Amino acid sequence: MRATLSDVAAQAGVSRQTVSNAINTPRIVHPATLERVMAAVDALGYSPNLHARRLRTSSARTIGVRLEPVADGVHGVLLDRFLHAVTEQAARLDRHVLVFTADDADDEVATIRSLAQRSLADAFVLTSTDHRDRRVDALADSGIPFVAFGRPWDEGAAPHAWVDVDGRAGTREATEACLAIGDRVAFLGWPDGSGAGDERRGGWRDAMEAAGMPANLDRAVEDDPAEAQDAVAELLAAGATAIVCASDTLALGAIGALSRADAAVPVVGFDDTGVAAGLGFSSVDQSLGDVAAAVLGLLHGEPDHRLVTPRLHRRAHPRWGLPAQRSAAADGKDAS
Amino acid sequence: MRATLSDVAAQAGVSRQTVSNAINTPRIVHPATLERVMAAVDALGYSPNLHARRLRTSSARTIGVRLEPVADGVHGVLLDRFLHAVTEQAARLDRHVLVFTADDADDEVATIRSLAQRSLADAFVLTSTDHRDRRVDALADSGIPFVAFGRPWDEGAAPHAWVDVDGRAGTREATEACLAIGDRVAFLGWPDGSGAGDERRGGWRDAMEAAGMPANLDRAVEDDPAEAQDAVAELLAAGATAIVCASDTLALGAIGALSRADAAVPVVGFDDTGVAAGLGFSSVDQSLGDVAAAVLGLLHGEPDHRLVTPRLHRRAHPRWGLPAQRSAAADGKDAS
DNA sequence: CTGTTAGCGCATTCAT
DNA sequence: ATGAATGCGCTAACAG
Repeated sequence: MRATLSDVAAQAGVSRQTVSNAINTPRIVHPATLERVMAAVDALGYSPNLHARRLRTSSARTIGVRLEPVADGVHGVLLDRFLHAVTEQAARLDRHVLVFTADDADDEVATIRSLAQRSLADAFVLTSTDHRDRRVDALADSGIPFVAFGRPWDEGAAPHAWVDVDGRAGTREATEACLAIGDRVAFLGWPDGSGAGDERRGGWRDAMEAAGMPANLDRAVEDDPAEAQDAVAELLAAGATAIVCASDTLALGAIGALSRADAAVPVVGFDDTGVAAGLGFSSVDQSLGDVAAAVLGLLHGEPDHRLVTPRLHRRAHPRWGLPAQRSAAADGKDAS
Repeated sequence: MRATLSDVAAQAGVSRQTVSNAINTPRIVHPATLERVMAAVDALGYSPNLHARRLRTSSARTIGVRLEPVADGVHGVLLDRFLHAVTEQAARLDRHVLVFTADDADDEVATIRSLAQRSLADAFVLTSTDHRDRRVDALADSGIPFVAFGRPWDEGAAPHAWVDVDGRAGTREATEACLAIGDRVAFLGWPDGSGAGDERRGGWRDAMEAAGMPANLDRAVEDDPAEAQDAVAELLAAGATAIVCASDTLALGAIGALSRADAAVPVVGFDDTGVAAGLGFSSVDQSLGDVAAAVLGLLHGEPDHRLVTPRLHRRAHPRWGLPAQRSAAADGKDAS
């Protein structure tokens, strides 16, 4: 059977409480005793019974994360990566991750309440937050600790911890890279109104204006490759020298248009999904590892939200993509 | 504060143990008392403290699942969906899902051992099992309950519970559908040696032979759209009237080839990912909900492995894809 | 700095 | 069929 606190105490010739202290508050125990205790811990292969600890402390050191239904592949992959990063980094902080599903926002809130009340998870990550997100207010009211992945898009929202990716900076970098090749950099994005989409268009516009170029090659379509393909055909006809896209899905359509037109202008996507790797076009990487780190930081009390800067993942490709950078700092994560 | 067993007992005018019995073994308690107890439970909004229960019983009613690193998008999406299905169905059985990451197979085994020993999870799901999978033997030796998603591909493996998708049946159905349109159905798959890939090729061959057609339009490439594109160009030149693919990634390349060649033959992918929905080609859906159900069934002791039959998700599309079926039973899950 | 006492909430003996 | 005791393993108070 597994060793308990008492076993360690007996082995080390101290009381159970001292062992507990040695483990949880090592600084208040005498160095010599500490060493003896730790030796006993090693000798017995002791590890604390977490159920007992959780019962005693009513806390689980566990983060709850909702698994969203995988609608379109792109979004799904993104959250999957994020979850992976959160889980990996949580483990380093000796925390676990419990996942759950929910039918809609209300169900999610109800489930979170239930998990929190039973101390199965003591903190939560909200993903895919949107305008007037009901979940934020509900959780803030309940006093349940949470961090949103996604900035508060409207004023009225309760103040809360959040982390987001600076999409504007991402498309700005992409656009600047494209400007090194030709002046007429086009943008293919989504219709106005989606916060993230507007940000990404803004980054393109910023870069164009900073370069003194007119930001007039601009199309907006739904996140669908077929629509993208038609739009890009127009952009090419208008003389675009590069296409910066708001998503890899749109970039996929753009590649299709290039292929049909036998054109060879660079395309840059957004999210750096497997499609970008597979087709070999450059894409803006959301740096989900950084997002996860920021989220965990906030859950540990650092009281500020964060805007994480994405990175352009450059890919050189026979037909599409930006030329590889002269310097090093390329690749390492392309598709196998 | 939350109600405890004692509170309910007091409210119902019985002892704590009777309440415990009423909840865990209702059949051994007198119907009248049972009713009184349940009324008290409702009145107080009682729910058992799981930490206490877990401490007492040394079990967590929790399933551990490893989050694999998302290499290529396609694979990632698949496991993501599977995880979602498992989590959703586990919740219905009053079970939770704990996720974890691992660097490699050995690390995964070590982590599973640790989680199992501490009763943080009492059963595990192994995904992406391959030839001579070390994890299977290690877990079987340890006596840790687990189910593999993926059949044992070699003889030597320890006998164990598993669930897999009948890839052969999937491509067979896809091929049969294509045969309704033209005789020269080609297959684009992976090089021999991957169990799943060989199965999928086998299904195509089965269908061709059953129809009395020669199975000679066959190409094998790595799971990469660019390679696929070239191979499909050859298949088209050889007169293919349809392309059945071993993955959506290959199908993506096939679509590219069609586009360049301005051809209009149907393409069928495998996995029914977002790419298939976005581009509108038909694809074989792995029925991960059924897989999840079978996995949970096995974890509950049903002692047989299962082969889940996938379904062809037909999509009608202006340029590519099979014609929609005459009957109903189409759609409902296309990209938004 | 260390040891003693107490109890988190539950399920499992045993009695009755 | 129900009730009384016991302890799962741990940490929070206090006392020494």
